[in-house]
Amino acid sequence: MDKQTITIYDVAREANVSMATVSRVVNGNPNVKPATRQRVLKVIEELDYRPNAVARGLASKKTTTVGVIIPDVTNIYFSSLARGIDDVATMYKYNIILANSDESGQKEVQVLNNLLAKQVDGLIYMGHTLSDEVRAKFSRSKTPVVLAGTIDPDAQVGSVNIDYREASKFVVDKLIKDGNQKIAFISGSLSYPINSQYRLQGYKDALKANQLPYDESLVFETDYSYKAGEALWSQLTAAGATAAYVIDDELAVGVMNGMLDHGIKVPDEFQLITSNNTILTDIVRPKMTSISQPLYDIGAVAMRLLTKMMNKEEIEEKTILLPYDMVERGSTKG
Amino acid sequence: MDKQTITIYDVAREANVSMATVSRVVNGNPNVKPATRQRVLKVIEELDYRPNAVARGLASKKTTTVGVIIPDVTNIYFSSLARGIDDVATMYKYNIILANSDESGQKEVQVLNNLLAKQVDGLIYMGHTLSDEVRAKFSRSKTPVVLAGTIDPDAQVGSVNIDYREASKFVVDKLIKDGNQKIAFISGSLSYPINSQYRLQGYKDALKANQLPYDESLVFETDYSYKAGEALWSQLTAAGATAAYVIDDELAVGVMNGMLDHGIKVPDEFQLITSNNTILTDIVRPKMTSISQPLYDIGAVAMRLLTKMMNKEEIEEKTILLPYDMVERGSTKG
DNA sequence: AAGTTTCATAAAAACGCTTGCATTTTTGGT
DNA sequence: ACCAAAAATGCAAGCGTTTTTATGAAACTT
Repeated sequence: MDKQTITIYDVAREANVSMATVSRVVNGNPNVKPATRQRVLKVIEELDYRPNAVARGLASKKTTTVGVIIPDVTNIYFSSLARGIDDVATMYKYNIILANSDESGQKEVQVLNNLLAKQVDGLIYMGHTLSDEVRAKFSRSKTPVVLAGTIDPDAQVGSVNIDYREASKFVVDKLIKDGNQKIAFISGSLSYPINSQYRLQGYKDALKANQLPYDESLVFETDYSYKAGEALWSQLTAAGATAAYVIDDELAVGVMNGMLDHGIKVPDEFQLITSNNTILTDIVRPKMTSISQPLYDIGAVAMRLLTKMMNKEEIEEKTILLPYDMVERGSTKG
Repeated sequence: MDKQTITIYDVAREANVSMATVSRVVNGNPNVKPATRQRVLKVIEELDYRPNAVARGLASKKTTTVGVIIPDVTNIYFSSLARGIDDVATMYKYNIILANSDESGQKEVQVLNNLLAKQVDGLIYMGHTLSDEVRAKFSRSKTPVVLAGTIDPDAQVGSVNIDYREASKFVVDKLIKDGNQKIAFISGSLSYPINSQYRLQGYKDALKANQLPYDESLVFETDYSYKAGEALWSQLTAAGATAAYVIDDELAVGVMNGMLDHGIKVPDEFQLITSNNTILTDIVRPKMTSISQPLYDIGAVAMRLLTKMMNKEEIEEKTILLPYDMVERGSTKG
């Protein structure tokens, strides 16, 4: 049907110029006489020439492709970030290679090697934690890296987040102001710094600010799943908790439904604030009060930061904190 | 820190062999004396050599990368497919370039050109419809294409789906058997063949099989959003519908919540079956009865089919239908 | 022992483009 | 008109692989 391989050489021949000139017009180099440019463009059109990005990448050492490491695309939190990333990438003429890591260190390393072999111009990493091995690879490689929605305690690479500690303090504070004394902290693994060093600290900050004791039996470490949340109701009631701050929406829905299914009224007998303001918060009844994180923007800003790095522009601040907010819905009162 | 660029040539020099031999060991070509292979592998290890995939791509005309066109990653339906795609891709050593299209014809064409320029070895397309322009590009290009969860009436390229018509008939039939006479069909745009030619037909099939009249005022064409569903309650009650078959989960949740918020009891006064069995169906109260599509598998099988095509293997059947099922939950009775 | 095969390896030509440098053409000042 | 400076273009050397072809060495044949 078509033999396809129209090369820059074919265009050059037809247009009676050298490959170099064709290359210049394709790349928008201004040093081409307008008349010549027209002629070349016409031939390109006629021949339906499309530059081979692989050859271009080899010659220029730029692939206009960035690698994106994501724990799981089906997770709304991360896919929202990914959407922001892709939109900005497209805006700046980059493509993204998306790779699921399942948060597995081994898979991450493998994926990373792969991405570097493909000569991506930059990397965006998402995950709850950053293993030492991955971190080491990052600092050893000269490929720019930005973390999106992910904390690097060392702040070696770029990152975009909200102030998790402050946000946590803020919502727990609200729960206290609303009259709760025993507030559960429900999170994923506390081995993730983002949970233990930021959110849990924020929780403690709020307790302290209100002269409430920190009670370890109110801290629940589980995994980010609906089922896990659903199962928590008995422990919560046993601990005497009248409210909870949950750090993942799916988990939060599980907790809430678990309570409701066992006759505990929300928000009358139990109040709850979650963290990501995904569509889930709006879909359940009662609707859930949540911290609202600018997920799309975190992704978008991360990608924007990365473009600057890839472009070797001056970066004023590579650790970016975006503003957050809280939206009150039916799972809290007042 | 590191000058990074260890090339095959460096390895060859250190190991005292030619580049060709290094290439052979890297690519697992058997024509290498074991002793030589060991020596080369050792040097590769020492130098931490990593083959440059771009150069490899240029020389071999294979990029081990496939393009994936997706309407929107944040949509659980599509991200589930994408997850299946990526897992199988990884299994076969491919990477995926993920590009959001927003179902916009213009964006799709642009993305497609981009992907082809990047010399992807294959393409997976997802979307509700296939524009003529895109279809034309597919058939003109020699790059293999598979549609995932997407219908091509011409069946020119590979595709993986469930039998939407049959599934629709099946659930509407159940609704009728449960005593409903006036069943609404709530879908996205009927300009999409998947809706008009398959699901709506299945709906009609069921009516006919049960000697019920087809009433156009029970067909609701809207967009796939929660809000759109929420707004539908008044029209539904006005039309006298006592049940609905909804073709998107988010839309269905909207419909159900809209009903509930206006005092209509589900399932007592209104029953509802949705189509994708995503987590939403399990999270709402009452839980929603749904067709269960093997979303992950559709993506996985699509990718597997694509690997065969890229490998020029014999394909027995390129239009694949996967089995579906129905899971009964609280939004229907009995 | 000479002639065939096979194996293992090397040499070098692609692959399709970018880019620094050299060269030619155009422009503008006088 | 003439020359220097500026603009436009061409040349050719990469970029880091794969792959074809050629060659040398080892292993059989008879």
